[in-house]
Amino acid sequence: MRVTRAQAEQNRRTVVATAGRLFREHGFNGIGLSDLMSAAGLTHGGFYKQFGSKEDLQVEACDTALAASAEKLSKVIENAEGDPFAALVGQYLSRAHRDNISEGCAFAALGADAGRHNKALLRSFEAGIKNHLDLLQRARGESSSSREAQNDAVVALSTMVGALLLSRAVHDEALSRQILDAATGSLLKGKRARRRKSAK
Amino acid sequence: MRVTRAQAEQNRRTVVATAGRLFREHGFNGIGLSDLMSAAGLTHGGFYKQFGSKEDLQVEACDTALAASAEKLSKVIENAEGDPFAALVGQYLSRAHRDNISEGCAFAALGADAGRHNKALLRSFEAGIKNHLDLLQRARGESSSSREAQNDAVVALSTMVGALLLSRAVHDEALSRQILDAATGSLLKGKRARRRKSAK
DNA sequence: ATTATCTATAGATCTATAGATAATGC
DNA sequence: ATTATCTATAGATCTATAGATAATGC
Repeated sequence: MRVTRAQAEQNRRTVVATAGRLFREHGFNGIGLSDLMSAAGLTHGGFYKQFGSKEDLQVEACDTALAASAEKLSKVIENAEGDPFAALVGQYLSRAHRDNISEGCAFAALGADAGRHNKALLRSFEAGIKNHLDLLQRARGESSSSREAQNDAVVALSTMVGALLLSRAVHDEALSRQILDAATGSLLKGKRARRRKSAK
Repeated sequence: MRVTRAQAEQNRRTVVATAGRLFREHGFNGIGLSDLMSAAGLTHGGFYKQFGSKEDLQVEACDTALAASAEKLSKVIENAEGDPFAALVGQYLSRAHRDNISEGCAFAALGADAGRHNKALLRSFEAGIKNHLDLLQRARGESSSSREAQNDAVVALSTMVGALLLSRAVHDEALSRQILDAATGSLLKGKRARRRKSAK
């Protein structure tokens, strides 16, 4: 029954990753520890040897999920052939992302729950938000983090999260796509306008 | 124990209104029928004489909450002294709204759960979204519902919902306000720009 | 007689814990 | 000897139902 320490650490990471997916898919209260541990290939009895409580796992799962999102977007920026910001927005507001809630943005999937649980969860989301705002500013090539640049990043993140959430909250596929596309258009148009402005 | 039919109907409405508040505050799975009925001043035994299931109540509570939100925003538009759109955005992205999740926008509070339950809930949210999009176009004084005007409304709603959600997902009050204010500024600036454009 | 609400409870599920087991790691 | 995981279970809570009760409405 006992496994090597390396395997135990791997199992722990699997539980955190599985929790990240299942929490995003079903909500924190929509999945029980028993089902969650089963999905990770373990039984629920061993849970409390690795985690203090379900809430602790929620925090750790969000930390990991948000770090993974930032990492993914970072790579999109690095590998972008043209405009990195356009590449980032295009990936975030894609149908693939909309249809993959379990591995998608935790703000859109669990953001409303951030304030409903403990303060540690709020801290995790806050750190994730700050990290994503930095990422957006980098994507826009703004090294100087002026107040205006910060505000632009805040607006971009708000529009992205809101559009993704709304695109998932409708049954009408045409409307869902309109939401994704209109938000994309607005974000890219806004950028072009600012570019022209600063080019003067 | 039995009450008049009028009282029974009133009790039913109280349950739906209480559910709307408690679902927004705790999430659909964060509050049980027993506590919910208690909060409405009843016992949980009578629940199934009035509702088919908890999911049915979720749908009815969202229908009612979204209709109430639209009604409230409609009045903000009507009573606006200056720009109706600015008044609407100002109310939506206010600290009062941020701090009053239980009576606030259901998209920001429960939108992520719309796709997690039954299709009736998705239909309720979709109808609410379409209704709110019409409202935003009216606030902007756009009687012709061109594709561009629709897209503008979609972007405005996305930014508003995303900013409200994110403003609630941070502990840092300064950042929370920056999110609300930056989104407000962007939405009002966008409108002024379009006005100048169409005035040409 | 009907019915809105109540008390009580069934059966499932949830978080958390206790103690057994079997393989690791000293 | 230690410990990662397992089986089993406690106690709370959840949705849903059954049957009693008491007031309405015919």
